[in-house]
Amino acid sequence: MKMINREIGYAIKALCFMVIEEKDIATTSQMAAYFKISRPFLRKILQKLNKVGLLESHKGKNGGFKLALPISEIFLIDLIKIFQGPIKLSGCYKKDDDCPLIAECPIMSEIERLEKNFIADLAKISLKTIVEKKQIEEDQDQ
Amino acid sequence: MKMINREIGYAIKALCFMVIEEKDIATTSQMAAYFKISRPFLRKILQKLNKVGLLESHKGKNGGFKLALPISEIFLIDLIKIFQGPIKLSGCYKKDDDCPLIAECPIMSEIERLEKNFIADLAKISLKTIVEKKQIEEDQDQ
DNA sequence: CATAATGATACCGATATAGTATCATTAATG
DNA sequence: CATTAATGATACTATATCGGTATCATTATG
Repeated sequence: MKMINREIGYAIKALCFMVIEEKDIATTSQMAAYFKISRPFLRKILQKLNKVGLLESHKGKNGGFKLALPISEIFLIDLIKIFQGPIKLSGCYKKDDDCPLIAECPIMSEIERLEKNFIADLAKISLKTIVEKKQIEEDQDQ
Repeated sequence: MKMINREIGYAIKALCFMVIEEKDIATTSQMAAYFKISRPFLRKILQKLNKVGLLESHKGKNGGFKLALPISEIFLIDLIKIFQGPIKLSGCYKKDDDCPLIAECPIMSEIERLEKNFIADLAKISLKTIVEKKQIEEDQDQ
């Protein structure tokens, strides 16, 4: 069971790149080369982030992508939703119905409780959290 | 993102059946009919539960399955591990390496912290919890 | 007008999910 | 002791998702 798949992983890397490199605009080629990952695949990911409004895109020569929001407003949970759809830990067998054993399914209500806590925790992590944590670690290294 | 897939869902149903019906031994046919689910598929699931020691099986006429452990010792997290493998919310890009941006990946350390809490919560839910919760709900209905 | 970027889409191979199908084995029982 | 009814083991299949690749269109710079 994975929650952070490759798309999300690459999306995070690209976003971090844009913050830390402090470039006005970054291209797919630059980032794909930097991280040594598939360029067309990254491109598709960035296009998706553009569509949902997390990035701005600029076509033509010298074009590329840049952040459309302050880093404190980009949350990990958003990326998960974008690439994995809504978080549903349970497949749910309530609506499957025809389940005579468990009318008001007790398993699912337990799972859903966990799920809520988990999502609440997840919703606290922004790109800012991530990048700043990195800064702190770098400072400690020196 | 789903954590409870159909195999796990069916496994839970079957286990609950065995507890609540208080039969000495239950057959695949009975349970598949009761829940209106695929018999051969359920069979495969029960065979797996038998192999890992959660069920005892008895071959031949009047054979079937029964619980091999007290219900307080069967945990939801075990079922998840059996059918989904180890829980890994992160795909992890640490060992992917070649990631120049994030050497001691701060995203993953955040995710891993969440992951630990989540698993700890999950580990508390046993078949007993589930079944007893059901009893309580039934009592309230009356 | 050439070049270098994104936009949109269609395709593709590998893996996972949710089964189905068969044959072998085993135990009860009439 | 043969029939029946159960599991054991294993192979096959259809569909969806994941991680890409490939193309062509569009757009902006110089």
